Amino acid sequence: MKQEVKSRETQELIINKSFDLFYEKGYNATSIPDIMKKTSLSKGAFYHHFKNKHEIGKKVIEVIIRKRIKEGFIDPLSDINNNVPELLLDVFTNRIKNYSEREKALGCPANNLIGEIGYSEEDFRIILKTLIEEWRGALIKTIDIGKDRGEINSKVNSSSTAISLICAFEGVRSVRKVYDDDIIFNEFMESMGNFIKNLGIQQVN
Amino acid sequence: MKQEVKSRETQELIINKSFDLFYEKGYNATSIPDIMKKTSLSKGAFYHHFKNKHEIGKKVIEVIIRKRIKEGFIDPLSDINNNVPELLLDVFTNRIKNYSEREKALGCPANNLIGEIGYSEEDFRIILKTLIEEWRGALIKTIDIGKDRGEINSKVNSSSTAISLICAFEGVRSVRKVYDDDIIFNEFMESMGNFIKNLGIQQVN
DNA sequence: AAAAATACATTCTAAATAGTATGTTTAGTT
DNA sequence: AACTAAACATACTATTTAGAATGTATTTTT
Repeated sequence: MKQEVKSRETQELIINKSFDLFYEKGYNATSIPDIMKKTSLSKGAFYHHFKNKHEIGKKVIEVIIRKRIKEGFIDPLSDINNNVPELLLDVFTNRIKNYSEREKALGCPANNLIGEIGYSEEDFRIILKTLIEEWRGALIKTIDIGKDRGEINSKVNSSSTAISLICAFEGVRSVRKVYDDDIIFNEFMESMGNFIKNLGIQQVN
Repeated sequence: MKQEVKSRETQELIINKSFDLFYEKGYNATSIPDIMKKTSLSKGAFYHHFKNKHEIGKKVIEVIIRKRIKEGFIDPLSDINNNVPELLLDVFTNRIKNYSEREKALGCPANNLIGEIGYSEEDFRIILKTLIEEWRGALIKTIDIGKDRGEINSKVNSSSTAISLICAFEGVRSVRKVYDDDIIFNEFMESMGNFIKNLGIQQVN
């Protein structure tokens, strides 16, 4: 019973340190010795708990990155006391202001992985797709609630709007990485703010 | 005189093959032997013309990626016979349809690099920033022309709109990578199409 | 208390990789 | 024709890396 706890703790340690390094240096640039140096454990410990680097890559996405998306972007949508455009505005623009310098400089972990692995690691791609689909589903639900309440124009396509919000957000976090200041975020927020506000008023078809 | 030509041709060959591999497998996952296998030349040839991998990374961005952005996204903006919203619509949505399967699956080379290198390779970051700034500048010019002509609402902030267009576009090319179909593009185009059309009509402030 | 399983640490191997050093051929120069 | 320098090729070194094999301490089970 005590061994089980120890084992899980070690696994979590390895997963967390892996995430940190993947986030900072990228997946390919991170070696297993790199990871184990951060845990202060030996390589034997790694290969005891995991088959190879690919397996921990999957775990990092499934556990850490999924949790981040859920807590950062899906759960906040449940605050349905708020008016829906306000809610979207908060999640997709205001929240950016609260990012740490590190998060601003390093961008979105999920998006970084997408950029890096491309077509090569099919397993990763599929897990990442699932995450995005979960996120998109939650957004569609929220936008639909907004339509029901009359806060969002009924002509708005919930699905395509959801995707656009996700894409724009991932895009700005990516572009921000090449800048060393916040101009990009501020400019983006202004324009995206208008986009979101326009969801409530008359649209062109 | 003939040697100079040969030398330049070889360098271009190495740069082109490097780009192909960086695009397909990523920068870190591509080794110099990988590159030289594609050129059918030896490793000696590589180190004769370039100092190291970092140097060819820079060259690929400065030459190939810059050219792609210029030809694909900046030059088309000069077609100012067109109405500006139409022009933007064409560059940012219609063009996506013409991408090859390979380009759809592999995403935007510049954005992939941004995702991969992050904070680590400062040199790359600075060059990429310059490219984005050139792109942004061209877009701002175009939007301003649209305003002068009354095709774009004068309340629109050219700079923030330019950034948003770039971000949204980079975002969708990134997100598309985790999907294996065109749904994402089609949905995105609908929503982004509305965003662009709305630049011409009444805005909320 | 003995045996077995678990959680690691240590050591080793084999491959991949960056980079160098030293030929050799070819083109231009004197 | 003799020389020089550029454009490579070949061969080598040194390092990093994944991963396996083996050893050992600590629990858990019997």
